[in-house]
Amino acid sequence: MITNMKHIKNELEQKGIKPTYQRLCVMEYLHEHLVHPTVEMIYDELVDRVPTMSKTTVYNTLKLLSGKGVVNEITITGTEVRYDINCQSHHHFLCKKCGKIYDVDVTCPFVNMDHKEVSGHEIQEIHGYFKGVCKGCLTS
Amino acid sequence: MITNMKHIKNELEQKGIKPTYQRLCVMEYLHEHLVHPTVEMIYDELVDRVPTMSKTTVYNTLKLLSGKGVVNEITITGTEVRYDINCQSHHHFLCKKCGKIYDVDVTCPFVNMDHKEVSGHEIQEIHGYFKGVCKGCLTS
DNA sequence: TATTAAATCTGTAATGATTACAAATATGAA
DNA sequence: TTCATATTTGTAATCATTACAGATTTAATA
Repeated sequence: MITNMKHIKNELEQKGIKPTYQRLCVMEYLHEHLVHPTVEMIYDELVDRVPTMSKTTVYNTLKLLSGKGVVNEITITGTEVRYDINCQSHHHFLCKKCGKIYDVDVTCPFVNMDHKEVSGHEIQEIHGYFKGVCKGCLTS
Repeated sequence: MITNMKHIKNELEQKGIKPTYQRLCVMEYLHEHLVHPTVEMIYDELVDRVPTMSKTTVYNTLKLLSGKGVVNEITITGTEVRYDINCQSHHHFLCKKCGKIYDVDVTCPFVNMDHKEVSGHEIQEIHGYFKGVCKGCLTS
């Protein structure tokens, strides 16, 4: 595992975020679980390691991190927010059968485009995703 | 207004959906309000015209319609689902300040691409959207 | 080290969107 | 008309998220 606590601590400090233990734990979890987890998933595992962990803290931390651009909120499913620490522009695939979200490596021109506006609106984030049936569900 | 009840009735019948009065009302509302309304917005106006209208019926109808591909669910905000009857492939822009969702006419290559799979996953829907600050909020 | 203010964390209660469910109503065929 | 089925309705439950206030930790300062 490349990402250790030291790295993560630096990562947060560079973004002007005080690296508390709880925040480091959430960050570490996200680095180790790139499957776009829910708050529930994050909390469930962290509370085992850190029994004092509160779900509200997970919510607060994720809101802080996404506000600072350290993590991305994925709102594909419509029922709950998923989180992704991979902040390089990339797209997602949501399987309608199993609910898994995959990273998809499709390069779309406007992801890397220079003009940061469309129809006069200032673009800050670009999102793209597919829905369908994933490889695994197709063959089973 | 081009879309009248007759047209909508045909539209539903062609898709194999029984054109009940409530369903026609929801469809008519969506045709007349292309601002990507919430269930709340739809219900609030319909219940004025049709006092017996139930919010559950609005939910049921929208679920039926989106299942049949007649309307699109927009899950950009993460807090509530918005509905769009414009089923031509197009993208959206969500303003982080005012919350409005705009249609955006950006043609992205993979929207019209032929191959209906990516990494072995079968693609059924393609979604793209931007987040930022809209024209109106920029100037005010 | 002691003091103190500010930031963070925690647990519980509230909110709000959505769904489950069962009774009421409408529809359509026999 | 009768009966089965589909649809609608209202209420209650669920589930993710937020509000909030008290407890704890942190960091600076004397």
